[in-house]
Amino acid sequence: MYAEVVVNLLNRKLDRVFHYSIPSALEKRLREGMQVLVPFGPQTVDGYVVGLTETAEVEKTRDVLEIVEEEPVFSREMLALARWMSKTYLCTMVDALHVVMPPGLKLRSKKFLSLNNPDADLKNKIFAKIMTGADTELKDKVAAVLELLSVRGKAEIKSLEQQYGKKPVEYLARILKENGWGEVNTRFAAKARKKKVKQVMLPENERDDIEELIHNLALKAPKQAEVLKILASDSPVTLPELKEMGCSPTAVHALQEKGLIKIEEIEDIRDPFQECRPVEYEPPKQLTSEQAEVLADISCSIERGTSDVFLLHGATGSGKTEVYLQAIDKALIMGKQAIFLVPEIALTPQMVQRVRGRFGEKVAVLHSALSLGERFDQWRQIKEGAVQVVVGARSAVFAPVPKLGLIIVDEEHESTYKQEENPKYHAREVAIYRSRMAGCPVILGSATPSVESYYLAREGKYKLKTMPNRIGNRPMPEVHIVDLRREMEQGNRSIFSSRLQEEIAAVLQKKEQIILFLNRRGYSTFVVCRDCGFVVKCRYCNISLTYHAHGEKMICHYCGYKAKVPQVCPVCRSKHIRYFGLGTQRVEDEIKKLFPQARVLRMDVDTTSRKGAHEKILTDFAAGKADILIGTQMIAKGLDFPKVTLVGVISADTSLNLPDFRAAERTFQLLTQVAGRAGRAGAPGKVIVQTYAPAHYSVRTAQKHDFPGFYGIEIETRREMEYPPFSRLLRIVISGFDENKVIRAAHILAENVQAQLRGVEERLEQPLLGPAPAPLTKLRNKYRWQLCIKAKNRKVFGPLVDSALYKSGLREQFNDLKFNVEIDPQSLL
DNA sequence: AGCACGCCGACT
DNA sequence: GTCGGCGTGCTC
Ligand SMILES: [Zn+2]
Ligand SMILES: [Zn+2]
Repeated sequence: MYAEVVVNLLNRKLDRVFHYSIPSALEKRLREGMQVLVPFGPQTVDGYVVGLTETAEVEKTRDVLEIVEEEPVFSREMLALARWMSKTYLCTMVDALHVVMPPGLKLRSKKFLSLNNPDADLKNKIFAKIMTGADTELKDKVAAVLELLSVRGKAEIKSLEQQYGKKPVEYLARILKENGWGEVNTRFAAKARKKKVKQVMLPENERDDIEELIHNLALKAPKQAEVLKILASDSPVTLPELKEMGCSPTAVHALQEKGLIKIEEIEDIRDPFQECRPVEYEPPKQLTSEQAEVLADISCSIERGTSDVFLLHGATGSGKTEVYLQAIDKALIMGKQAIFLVPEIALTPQMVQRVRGRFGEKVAVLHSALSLGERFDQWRQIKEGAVQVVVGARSAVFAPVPKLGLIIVDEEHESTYKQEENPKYHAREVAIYRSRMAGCPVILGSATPSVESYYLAREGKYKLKTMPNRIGNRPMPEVHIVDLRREMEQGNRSIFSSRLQEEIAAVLQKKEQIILFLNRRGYSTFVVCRDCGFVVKCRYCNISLTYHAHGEKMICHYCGYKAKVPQVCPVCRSKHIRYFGLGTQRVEDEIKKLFPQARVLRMDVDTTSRKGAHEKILTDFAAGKADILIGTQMIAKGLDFPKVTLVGVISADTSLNLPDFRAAERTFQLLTQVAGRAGRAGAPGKVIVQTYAPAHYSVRTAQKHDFPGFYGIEIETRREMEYPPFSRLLRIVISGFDENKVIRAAHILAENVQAQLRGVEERLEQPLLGPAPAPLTKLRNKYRWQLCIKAKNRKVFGPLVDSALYKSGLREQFNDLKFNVEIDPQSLL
């Protein structure tokens, strides 16, 4: 028998299986999914058993050295999932395996240098040898390393190098190895470990005469008697618990010495909810007929175990959550588990509350704030079936539930479901893959479905369920559009229209709250005519050209098309055609000028970089510690703010004109979400959207809460421009310190890709965009260029990258550049 | 990736 | 002549 092993080294050339023979001692124990140590060239490395076969494809094989843990780190299903991910998302098998494994079990190696013999004799011999060679400066340092080593016998090479520098350590290591005086050993360790606790109990045979024992001890050793008394009524008890009850460790120890108590070490499962328990039970709600109808279909799929994908399009407040919760309940009744994905746990505390309120102790929440140990324990609890509902952000899609009965992807349109690092998976796709493997349905829920999902639903690939009515028929908030071109005409140069200023003043007067939105950071600027709203776009890519102050130029970040900023607007001949860019700081400054008495909170990348900063800002605002909250999209998903009666969107244009093919979609989503923030139960809120493009379909349809209307127009632009869902995209970002090199590599790569594309069937009209400077042209001192490839089917991307980038020798030729290959990029920003 | 091997310049 | 620079090539 041979073991097929994937080694834990991150290199494309090593991304394949290696065959190892299995020594007889391991033959019975070795299984697929285990972590092993294997010899690899001159070193020992850790790896994963991905298969057991009768034949090896190579002549010579070496033995598996060691099994790291008897418990496999992935099941056959998860292995298949990893294989699928590495193929689909163009990542290495190790990268894919690492996300399906228990967190924290990835081994890290440490190298130690040791002397074979700690006596002075050997030390002197080595010292003499050092003195014969090397220059004096080096000699002193090597001698210092030797001195330390002779005292400790063994030391970690990394820390030695940190203290003395690389050279002397390497030098000494070589001398020791060459003469057999010492050696280098590698040790492997995982970051996460089981937490242990000592448990104290009475031996079985002691129960009967415990009273007598206590009585006998009471005089001479009252403390010990006390311990026994506690144990007599409640055994076993953990050592920390005993201490808390006032028992001294010496008393416990003495009892153990006498053999009157037993102490065992058991695992102490870390409990992240310790602080916030219990949650009040929230009983199921009566469903509306709309909800009941949807639930009936989903329940049917759960019962029959069919892997249907439901796209649940429900307006804000239409009661999607209750449908989710009752569907989960169905799965639990079937003896199965459910996975519930949310975009970001930190921003959806009320959703987590509701799930826990319904299912209580059966819920595990995978929070990014969990410690590694907590996550490790949660993972194993889930694996053992001790937990029935798993709530978490994208990585929770890998929760190893034993019997998957349902997956919910809430706010399925959110781009946070796409991981930006390897493996660059989309949690929605992984969810669907898992549902097929397990035979269970998936619910994709959103008030503003992604164009891709909605398209697939219309094509009949997903089951479309619509819940257009809000519970209790609450009216949708009124959305007012303010035409910024008119403001310009009327001589208002402030970033706030007179309408918005009036409304802000009125709300402040009433002591209610205001949220002002600005999308993203204003790093991307575009050129707009202040009189007619015309925005300069690329004629090839249909995205806004990005303004560069450098030489009054505009550039398309998809294809590289360049143009000069026009002197007059090509549509209305106005001279007021200028770039536009806006940051939250600027909004705050203007607010302070206009309303000096208002208390303002700002929430953006700058103010939320510290951990837990968002939560603080949001809770402060909810507690009424400020009148106005200024922020980016982040707030849109956040908590409910009942006192907010006015929401202002400073400029829909910053979102609308992001140089990205999803700009219109993102804008529609943003405006809809924002509208959902305004007003609660009693008072319907007001939403004011300022824009230079009041007639744009994203703005118009969002105002009327008309998703189908938006979709109908958007899908046609996508079709025309061959953007998803009519194509799949692949983006390659090339970055490096040498700009010329980056540009050269980008152009060669583009040529190679072009050549490869000629062989692709079902070619699109314009399958290659670029090379062009990336929207963030220089990031951390590295120059960035990108190209974007479109194809009907993403299967072509794997072989294409393989030929154009690797087999062509380009990757080797430019080995100091970074080539970031991203399939299905969520945006090309 | 990480380690060995190997082939050249600048020191004893 | 030796030391040590890092280009090249391989790992079941
Ligand atoms: Zn104009
Ligand atoms: Zn273009």
